[in-house]
Amino acid sequence: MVTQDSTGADLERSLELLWAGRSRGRRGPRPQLTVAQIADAAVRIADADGLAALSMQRIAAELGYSTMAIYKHIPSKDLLLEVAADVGAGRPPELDGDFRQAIRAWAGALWAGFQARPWILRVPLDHTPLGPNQLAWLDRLLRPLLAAGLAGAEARAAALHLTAVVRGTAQISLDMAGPRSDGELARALAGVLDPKEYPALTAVHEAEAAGGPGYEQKGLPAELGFGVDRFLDGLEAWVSRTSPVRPGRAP
Amino acid sequence: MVTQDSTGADLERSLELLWAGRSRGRRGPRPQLTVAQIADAAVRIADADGLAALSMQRIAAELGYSTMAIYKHIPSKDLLLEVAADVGAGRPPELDGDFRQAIRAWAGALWAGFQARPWILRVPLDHTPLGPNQLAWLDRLLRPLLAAGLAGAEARAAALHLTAVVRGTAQISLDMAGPRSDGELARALAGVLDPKEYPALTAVHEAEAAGGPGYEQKGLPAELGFGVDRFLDGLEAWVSRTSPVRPGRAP
DNA sequence: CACCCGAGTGTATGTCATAAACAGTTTTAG
DNA sequence: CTAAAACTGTTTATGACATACACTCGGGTG
Repeated sequence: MVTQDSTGADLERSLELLWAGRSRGRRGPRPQLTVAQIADAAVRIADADGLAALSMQRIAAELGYSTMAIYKHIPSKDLLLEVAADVGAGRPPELDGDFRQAIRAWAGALWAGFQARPWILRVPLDHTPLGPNQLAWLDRLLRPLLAAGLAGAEARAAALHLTAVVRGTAQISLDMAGPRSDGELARALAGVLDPKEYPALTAVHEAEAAGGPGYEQKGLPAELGFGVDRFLDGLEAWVSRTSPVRPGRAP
Repeated sequence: MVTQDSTGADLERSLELLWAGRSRGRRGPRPQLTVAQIADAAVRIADADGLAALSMQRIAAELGYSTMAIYKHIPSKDLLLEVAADVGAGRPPELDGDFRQAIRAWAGALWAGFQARPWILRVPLDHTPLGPNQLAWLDRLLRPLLAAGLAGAEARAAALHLTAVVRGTAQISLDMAGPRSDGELARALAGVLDPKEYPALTAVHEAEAAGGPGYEQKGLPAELGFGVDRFLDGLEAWVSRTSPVRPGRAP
């Protein structure tokens, strides 16, 4: 398995697989296995037992084929993970409401997706996502951004920003909701944290322990909500600063 | 190797290792190997040949010990990766200048760090970082946020947001700078993208191809800069909205 | 001085991704 | 209509890897 530092010249192979319009009219026996079956099995296994349990042998067993049969359909495990991640992402939600509502709904849905399938966060990313589902998520996010009046490059940057925030926050926070409570972590850290060296951290921890205000709100988890809202504030201000004539929704 | 879905009960073990104040006065022979040596070797290997090349055997060989000697100092590869990631992160930069400058400098430094050691992005995160270096980065970021007048929970959320953005953006964009130009990707995608299904994406791609304005600026890469600036706009607006009396820097 | 804890070693096990050689099947070129 | 070519699935094999286990020996502690 490579899983790391791929040269990335296999872009075309990735695309081919992800957009599986199998060219019909091959020669040999008609395949019984399909990429879709394999991907579904992979998702099922990862859902059930986590990414660590996702081996080629396990997939083959799940489907009742020999291990190597998988390789007749997918050239490497890296590619398989890419496909599984795309399938696992599912279709993006329909967004409605105004700019803010739409984007907050998008972020909330993505967050929920990561919560439902945390293994997707472990799939190593070695290029920008290319699968139909992941691109659909991106497209859905770009719509309100463009409609709000952002230029192409700005919308692209904003979309990257939002994707990165949700993904990164999920990566850091997801299992925090696990066994240990947030407080336990704080207590464990308190033992080693030198206030002279980490003054700001100590201050924040103390405030937290004292039960600070806390930023709660509808729809988005607290860790995400504040940041996303500030970002949206900034975006709106930018739009009204650079194009005072608010363009309407596309016809 | 687990590398995935850890139960996370080993929090204390992580802390012990990361903050390596070895308890003196043991019995047997004094250890020759130390955790620091092991971590340094790991970083050296990852720097040279990537995370995929980082095996216990390789580390042992690098240090001239048997493979199993490593396990006398570190209980598992997962923990080793955690330690290596912390060591690899290095010390955060000193920040000066005003709020904006400081935070942009922080983001730029972190970005540069990921560029210098892309393997850190591949180390699976299974809890919030706990090592002295990673916490130092966090502390350095919290300082200007607190100084600007954010409350504890807000500062924490903003810091998480910024960390996530830089990390996530790096993850998606880093190798984009690799072999294929951005344009090649666009061309490859154009072949499969149905404008009916991905209207916004298509529009953005076209604008990009036409050579839109592009958001360039000093210090931060284009992918990051726009988003970070909008976020900072939003933060500043929030601060002046919620506490009109701008608090000065701590004495 | 005897004891034992703990460092470092060698060997062993089970899992994994994947290469290579092979067998049966269907399509197509002659 | 036939034979080769192309393709699917299987079997077997290889080399890496993380890590358990049983050991040897050194040096503080009783």
